[in-house]
Amino acid sequence: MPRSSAPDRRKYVPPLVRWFAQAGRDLPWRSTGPRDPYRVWISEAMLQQTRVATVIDYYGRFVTRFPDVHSLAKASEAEVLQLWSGLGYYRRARLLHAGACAVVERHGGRFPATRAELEALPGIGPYTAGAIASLAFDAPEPLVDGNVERVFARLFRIEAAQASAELRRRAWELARALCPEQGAGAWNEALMELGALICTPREPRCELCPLAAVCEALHSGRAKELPLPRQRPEPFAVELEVLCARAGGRLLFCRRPEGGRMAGLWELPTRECVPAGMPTRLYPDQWDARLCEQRLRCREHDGKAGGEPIRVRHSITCHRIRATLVAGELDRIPKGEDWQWRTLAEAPSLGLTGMARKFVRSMERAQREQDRASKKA
DNA sequence: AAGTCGGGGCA
DNA sequence: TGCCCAGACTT
Repeated sequence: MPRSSAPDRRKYVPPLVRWFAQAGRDLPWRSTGPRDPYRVWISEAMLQQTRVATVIDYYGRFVTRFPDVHSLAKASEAEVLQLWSGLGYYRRARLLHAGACAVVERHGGRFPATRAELEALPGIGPYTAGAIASLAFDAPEPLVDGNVERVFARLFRIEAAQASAELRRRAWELARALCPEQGAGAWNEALMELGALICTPREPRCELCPLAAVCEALHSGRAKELPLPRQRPEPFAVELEVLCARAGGRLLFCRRPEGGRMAGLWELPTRECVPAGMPTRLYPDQWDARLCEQRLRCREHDGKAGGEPIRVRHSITCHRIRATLVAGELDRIPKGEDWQWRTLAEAPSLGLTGMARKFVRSMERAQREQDRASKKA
């Protein structure tokens, strides 16, 4: 393995940090003074695999409700999940809550400043530990995320696929070699900002790049080709039926079980339409037993104008889902902590899955259309 | 080392 | 529509 000699920091750090001071975005979790490690942590947890534009509103609501680590530690997991509803990767929210409790218990509510202590906390891995240490404490700790991988793949012409073990390993080596003793936080943030604004996945804006002069991919005409595309498994199709059970203007919701996907979030009762002989994939092929007992009478939900059924398309990691709403009449009302009746307007307070949110929006739209139609008549 | 976990926005 | 994103945890 030919080990390339360590890159010269002075070629990279000053121009990029200067560029960031002038071109960096003004985001809610950025401030000119010393950063609150708690807020750095919240923003970094939300930003895992999630875009800045999506995070901004969630971040504001979250730090308003939980302004410090103590308030978060004292909260119920259900309330944290509710604030997280729609962001996805719900384990992050549980780990965030667990992490807050750990900071209070192990460190008296003050964040540790070393990578080792940070990585020992639930939900904090190598990236987030580097982010908190460098951004909040200005410790000389490197970090590598998807942006940094891409930037380095181009700057140093690494012919490897995004998210591959090869690229990840080399990116961490480079990050350690380039990370300055002073100003590591500014350097790290500038690196990620370059990936977000200039060195973008498609159509990198090399003509605006402060590091164009030292970019090996640009000089060899490979900037657009690197990093190499990652190999992805074929997504498979899933067909679902989702139950619209109404009573007194309310709709039946059920809570997803612990331990699985979207654990603890609320959704409409769902079953998977599975061809005979095929294993079920995302959902059981029957409604919950407590609903089946009631001899459900189902028909296609004709909520939309023209008797059109309400359908929703949804994607979760490697599954392409098509879901159809069916109306069901219940003889009895299920009882228990994981069943709730809500109006459409009240539903979001439960903390819904993404698909349930789509159905709620869809039904609200259908309701408005029907109201307009009946007013006309 | 590979698999798993959501959702939204944009070319 | 396909692709990507301020990752961490489990096996």
